[in-house]
Amino acid sequence: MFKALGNPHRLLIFQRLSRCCLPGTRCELEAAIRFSVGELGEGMEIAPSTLSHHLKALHHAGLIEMERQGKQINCWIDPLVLERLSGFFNPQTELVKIGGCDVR
Amino acid sequence: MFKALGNPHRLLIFQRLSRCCLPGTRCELEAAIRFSVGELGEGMEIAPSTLSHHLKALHHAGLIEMERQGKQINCWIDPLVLERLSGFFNPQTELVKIGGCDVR
DNA sequence: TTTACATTTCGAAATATGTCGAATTATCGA
DNA sequence: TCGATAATTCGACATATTTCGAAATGTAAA
Repeated sequence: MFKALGNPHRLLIFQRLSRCCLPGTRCELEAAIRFSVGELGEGMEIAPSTLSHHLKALHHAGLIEMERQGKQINCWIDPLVLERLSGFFNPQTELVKIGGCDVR
Repeated sequence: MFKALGNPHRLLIFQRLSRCCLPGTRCELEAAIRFSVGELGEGMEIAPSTLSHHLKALHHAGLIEMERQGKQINCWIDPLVLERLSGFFNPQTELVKIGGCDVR
């Protein structure tokens, strides 16, 4: 996972998708924001084939989900992935979510 | 930072050093465990020069601290680095430490 | 001061990664 | 069915990374 996040383009894509639990929103899968492949590439000066390659890498690393919706393919992050990653650096920490999300 | 953690050898080194806040311990810099370069390499089948190279990469990425202590060089992780990394994946989460550590 | 130990620096070689363009696949609408 | 749009696969190339051994550096002990 860290290897996949270690590339600047892939990290940017991941960050765009990781705003899945905004304040006042429940941190649940249905609330996860989605972007099509094309939308994710906007503003990044990168060939479509390169973008596709990076998305594949993120998906294979288990960082993002992908699903075809008509002509486009939508991408999102499962909030559990964010929790796992966060927890990796904080094994002795208990999470208390704010902003209307679950408290565990 | 993620690029540095993306290599299996470097991730292992980082994990060995990241047990800095065991249950019942305060999460403070003085409590951070330290290993010499040689100790960190134990069990890893890697040449000393390669180990040194990886340590340098981790240090340059801001992930570990290094300081000479006599013949050896000691390495440790500043707990703030762990908090920053954890927070990266959880911008909407408030941390509550357990096990005798500060509560913020 | 000489020696031993711990670690780093410096090439060099093999392998992996990032990138593109061209060709291909998938879906939708005319 | 045909054309347009969205995205992927493939092959090629330039660049970066990982790794090692040999030589150098820094420190302490004999």
